[in-house]
Amino acid sequence: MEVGGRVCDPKTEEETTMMDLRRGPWTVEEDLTLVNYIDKHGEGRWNSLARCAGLKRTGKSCRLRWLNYLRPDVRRGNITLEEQLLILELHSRWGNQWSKIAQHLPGRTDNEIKNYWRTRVQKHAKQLKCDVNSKQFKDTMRYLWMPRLVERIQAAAAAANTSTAQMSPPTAAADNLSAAASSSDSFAAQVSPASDLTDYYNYPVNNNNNDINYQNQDYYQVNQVFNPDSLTSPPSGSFNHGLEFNSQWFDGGDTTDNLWNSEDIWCLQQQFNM
DNA sequence: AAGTATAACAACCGCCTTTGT
DNA sequence: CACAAAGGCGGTTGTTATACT
Repeated sequence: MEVGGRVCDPKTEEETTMMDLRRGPWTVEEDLTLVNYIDKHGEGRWNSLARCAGLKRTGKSCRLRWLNYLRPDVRRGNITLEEQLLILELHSRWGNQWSKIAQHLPGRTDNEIKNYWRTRVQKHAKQLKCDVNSKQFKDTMRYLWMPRLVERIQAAAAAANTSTAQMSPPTAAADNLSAAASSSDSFAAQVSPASDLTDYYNYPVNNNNNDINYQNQDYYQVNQVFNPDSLTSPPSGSFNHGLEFNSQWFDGGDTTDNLWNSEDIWCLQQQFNM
């Protein structure tokens, strides 16, 4: 029997179901078996692949393991600022179409993006005590979170430019950008040149936040609506008007979450309590 | 140091669509 | 055209690592 160029011993469906199928975490041996088999015969036809490779797994399980973990081009590690921005932007456009979103983040899987959304974005919605799909939260993302990400990417790019002069290899600049994006070491290992996204959004690198002239219509609006200078200071003692904030929300947590300050919170309170 | 809570990630499940017969 | 199998996708759950008390 030939399966996508493969020749293997046919097994009936009954025989397959009779065989005890393994479930749960994959072992190193299973990974090696799958990788070696795909290396020799290519991917696809997952059910027969699983059978022919001698893996006691469903075709679906093999496919998932390969696509989400074993593929050589799969990119692992922290989601960078640029990737976060792109995820937020694309999700606002397409919703939970994870695979579609993943197509725009090379090396990232739909599963990874989906997990990011659930663990990070929905966490923030929970902290704000609002639904992640609510207009309020979407506005918060669009008008506060995303601009903050842009600012941070710009700041990182500027820092990278400054130090690039002292770094000879081109790759060092990209590495430095990610390191500069945060004092945390977590970014250093995962590098995505900011220029990729600056091109995508076509915004100028400028440290003056108020001068950002976004070509993207959404970000133009962001700048109009959420110009930090337009925010008035929160009245003293006005912090618990219906919204409870974890201190990590603005004081701590990892660098990717640390995009908020008291003014943001006050502003959000005003918006959400309307 | 131990116990608990939370975050992050990997994997499975069910449904829908596509493809082959 | 109808049916079955396979593939793909989004939702959900389980496990492990890490942080916190």
